[in-house]
Amino acid sequence: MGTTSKALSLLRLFSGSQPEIGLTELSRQSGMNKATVYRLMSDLAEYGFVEQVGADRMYRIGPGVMRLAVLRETSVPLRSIAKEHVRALAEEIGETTHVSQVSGDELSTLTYAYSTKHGTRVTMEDAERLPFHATSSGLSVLAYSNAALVDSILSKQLDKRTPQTIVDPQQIRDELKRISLRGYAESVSGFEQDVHSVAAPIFAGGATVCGALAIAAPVGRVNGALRSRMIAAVQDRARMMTEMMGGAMPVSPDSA
Amino acid sequence: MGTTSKALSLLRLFSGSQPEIGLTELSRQSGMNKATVYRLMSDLAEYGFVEQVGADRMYRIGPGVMRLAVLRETSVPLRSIAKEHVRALAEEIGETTHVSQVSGDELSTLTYAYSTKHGTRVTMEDAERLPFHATSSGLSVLAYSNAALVDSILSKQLDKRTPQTIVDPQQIRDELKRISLRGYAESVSGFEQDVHSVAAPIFAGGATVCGALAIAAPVGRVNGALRSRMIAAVQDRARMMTEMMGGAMPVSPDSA
DNA sequence: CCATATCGGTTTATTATATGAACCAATGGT
DNA sequence: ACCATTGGTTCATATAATAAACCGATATGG
Repeated sequence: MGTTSKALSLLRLFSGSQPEIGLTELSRQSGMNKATVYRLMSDLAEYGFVEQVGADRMYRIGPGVMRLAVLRETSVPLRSIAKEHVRALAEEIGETTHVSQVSGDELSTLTYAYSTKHGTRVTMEDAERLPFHATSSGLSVLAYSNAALVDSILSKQLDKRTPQTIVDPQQIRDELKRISLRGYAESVSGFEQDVHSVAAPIFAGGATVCGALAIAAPVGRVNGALRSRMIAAVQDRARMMTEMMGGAMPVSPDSA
Repeated sequence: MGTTSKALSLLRLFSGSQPEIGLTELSRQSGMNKATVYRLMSDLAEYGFVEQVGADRMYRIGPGVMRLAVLRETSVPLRSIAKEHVRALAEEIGETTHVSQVSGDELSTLTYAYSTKHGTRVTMEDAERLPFHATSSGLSVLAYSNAALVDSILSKQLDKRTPQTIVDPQQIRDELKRISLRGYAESVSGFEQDVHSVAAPIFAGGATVCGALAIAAPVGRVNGALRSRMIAAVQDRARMMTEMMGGAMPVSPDSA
């Protein structure tokens, strides 16, 4: 593994539930030597990718990434487009909505919105990494991804998040076929217990999937009528977002 | 120079005016060997920090930075706070406003807003790097930065952007004193010809400067009355932003 | 239409750089 | 007062980065 990869992999350890990490902890979680981690983090800090904060010198993501993020958004404004639609869709349906983004073999939450219509709702975590096989977002993305990514994801051991999570590769492949035919994915308690979600893919230039739009509701609230509305709305909105991204649905939907 | 630093320095080459760069061009601009750049960019691409696009395989900032940016914003929501205030302030004053952010020894534009009140206005570039010595934002930040940063910035050769740009280190140090006493910085045609700007610092936790709020107007429009309003408003808003950031003005304003 | 320049990418011997065990000093809990 | 843990540092060793030359493809221009 190259030195650069090691440095970048350290950034992967930061998450919404773990936004600040100490040197020793980074060393532990990465499996790298403490001295190595120290030097790599120093390099990252020099460029503003991380910063040290507080008396205990914990590391957290630094201001430098914001400049790059602004730059990214000017060429690929997925997040700003997502923010609008996610808000409107949450109000329209009265349930939690979110947009996630593909980055290599990772899928992470970009933005989300809650509805105040009900007292209970599905809650989200910032910048959470979503498993492809266990979420409707992940499945909808996979259904329109190239074979290399699908193989890569399905060749690893798939985490059985709940008793309902489908972990059999062949079963998932069959499901991907169905998803690409009907245009949306669905997951009932596959990721979190009692969460029913539907999702549709979003495409960017060159007809490549760049993410997914999803609606997530408590299982008990999803009756036939709501389910129909969710499916129609999520597909409609995703189509609008694709348009705004200057993207297009691939002509041959499967394995683009 | 370490390998990690080399990789990260490549990301610095991307900017609003140069959002996509080819392999050879990266090699040229960085002064590094083409093979080295290739490997480094491959590493960066693997982690989603850059991606290759189009038939000519140009590189641009990738989706991976967005996840980190979302994470950063949850702990330090400078950009989301800035967006609100920048909008309101632009309407209140009727001129262009922007917030920039400190990252190490760099200052870059985070967000900005235009006013439609006048036909002419100061225009901004996304994620632009601002020189500390030639902008009101930079000076206001420097006035509240630690001596190490000030020395580091002023020890380099200062670019004379316009005939009005002040490049004498001692003259700048004197100005920084004045700025920290009165609480705002001012620049008339120091960065761009015909641009008159005022700026005030924004502080985060621990009374450290994290950026600056600025108003920029065409020189000809800034009469005594407007200037007074700009100065009062920019300080007032910056104070509000500091509060929302959970920050505070340092007790001893100079060289914190 | 051929010659040439430039592009992204690859190879391989050489060399510079990253590594990690051991070691500090400081802090905090028992 | 002690032990455990923290962030940080050192330096001989070993591994990983480097750069010149090369390749095939595409574009340019006389």
